[in-house]
Amino acid sequence: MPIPSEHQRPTRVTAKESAFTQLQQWIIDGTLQPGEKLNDIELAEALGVSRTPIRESLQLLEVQGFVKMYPGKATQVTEVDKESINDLLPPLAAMQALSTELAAPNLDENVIIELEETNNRFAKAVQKEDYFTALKIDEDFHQIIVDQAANKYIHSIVASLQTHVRRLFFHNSIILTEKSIDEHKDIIRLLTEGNGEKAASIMRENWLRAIDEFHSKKTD
Amino acid sequence: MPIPSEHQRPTRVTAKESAFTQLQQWIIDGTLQPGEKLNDIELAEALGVSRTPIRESLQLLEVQGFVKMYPGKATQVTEVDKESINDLLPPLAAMQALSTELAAPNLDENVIIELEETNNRFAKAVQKEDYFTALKIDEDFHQIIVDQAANKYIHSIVASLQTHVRRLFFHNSIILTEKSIDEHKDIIRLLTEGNGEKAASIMRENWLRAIDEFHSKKTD
DNA sequence: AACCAATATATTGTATATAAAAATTTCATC
DNA sequence: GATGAAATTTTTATATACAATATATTGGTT
Repeated sequence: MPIPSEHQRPTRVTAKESAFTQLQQWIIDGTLQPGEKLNDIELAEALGVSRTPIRESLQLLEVQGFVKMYPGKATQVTEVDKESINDLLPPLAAMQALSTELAAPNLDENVIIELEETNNRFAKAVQKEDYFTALKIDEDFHQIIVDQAANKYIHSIVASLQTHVRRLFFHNSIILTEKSIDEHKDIIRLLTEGNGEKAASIMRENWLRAIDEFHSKKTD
Repeated sequence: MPIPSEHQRPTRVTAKESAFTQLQQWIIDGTLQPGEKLNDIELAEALGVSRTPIRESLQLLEVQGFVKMYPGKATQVTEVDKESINDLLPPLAAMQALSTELAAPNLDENVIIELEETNNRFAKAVQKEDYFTALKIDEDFHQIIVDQAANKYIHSIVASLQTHVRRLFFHNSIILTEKSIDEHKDIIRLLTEGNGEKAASIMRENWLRAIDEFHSKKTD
């Protein structure tokens, strides 16, 4: 009998986990507004759980920088400072560039194909001006490269920074331009040629350019 | 009346905070061994608090990668893989290099003096072969630069990676060589001259070199 | 003796109760 | 009416009680 390979742990989803995911989503998409005061009991009732998993989630969200807890006083959603993009993107660009360098030696044919397919889907979304979908696909594209770098520290840093980028997107409409499509193509080509250094350089530019575009589009 | 400028919140130290700090320290210094199974109740008794702050601390430690929780099963201290230095230092080097670049334009006289003094203390510790103190002072040196970069995302990323470096130090005796002293001097000089790019480059090398030194010294 | 099932035990996750602190309101005094 | 102190309310932090799940143990059957 071929044992069905579902031995990826069927770990039950805990109340804490689902509460965390939901609260994070609410903060990212603005359901929970910046500055809003968070009340344990209200949230617990809203999610149908007790205060314990709520409080545990809030503590994790504090580490991520989505809420700030003033012990004994209050817990509130952090502000969304548009200018934080200036602080957010340089480290993210550095991590993505490093990922590209590390990924370069390990890339096999299938990954290249996956990158190309993802970039095609990205191009379609941008052309349709479906920027929300485009952002998600763009994340996928970069995630493939980060995964290839096979470095758990980078992985977790990028994941954390990405959630903040996503929040800024929801609040201020980050725009992904057609230029990204070509840059992605360049990166794929350079990776295929084994030129990790140059690919990393384009990758960095790809991210840092978003800072300027974000500022030039003050049209909320 | 000049109000005494102690309006930095006198926030009371919560049980959770002290438990977290203590547990982290125990994991870093090896009191809690890699792979060791952690029991809520035991830890609670040992620290004289209830399970709640212990569990909250463990969850934060999981985010940091010091423990792994298997919901419903067990919580254990993560392993210390010597080879993880290969994964740990490249992103840390990248963040430190970026910090150097960002700090360069903002440096005033006092900070330069502080860097020089810190490096002098570092040199003394290395020469005395007091490597534990040297590591701490080395952290101070780099922290000054990270602080000058004034970027909260970088700040928190570096803080997190540094704790893992410290753990590796305790478990495998990372050695800081005399070469670091000179590199620090170079960095200070280049920063004084306003050459942030070159300073960042030396900074990166300073960190990446530690990988080789770590490997060459297999003598536990 | 080996294996399996059923029970017991231990350990975790969640809910609730209690304690401590801060914010707010009330009331008295100037 | 304004100010300040005391008391009340609200909210947070911690402890404990309860429930659910996994592990260990026991005992029976082959």
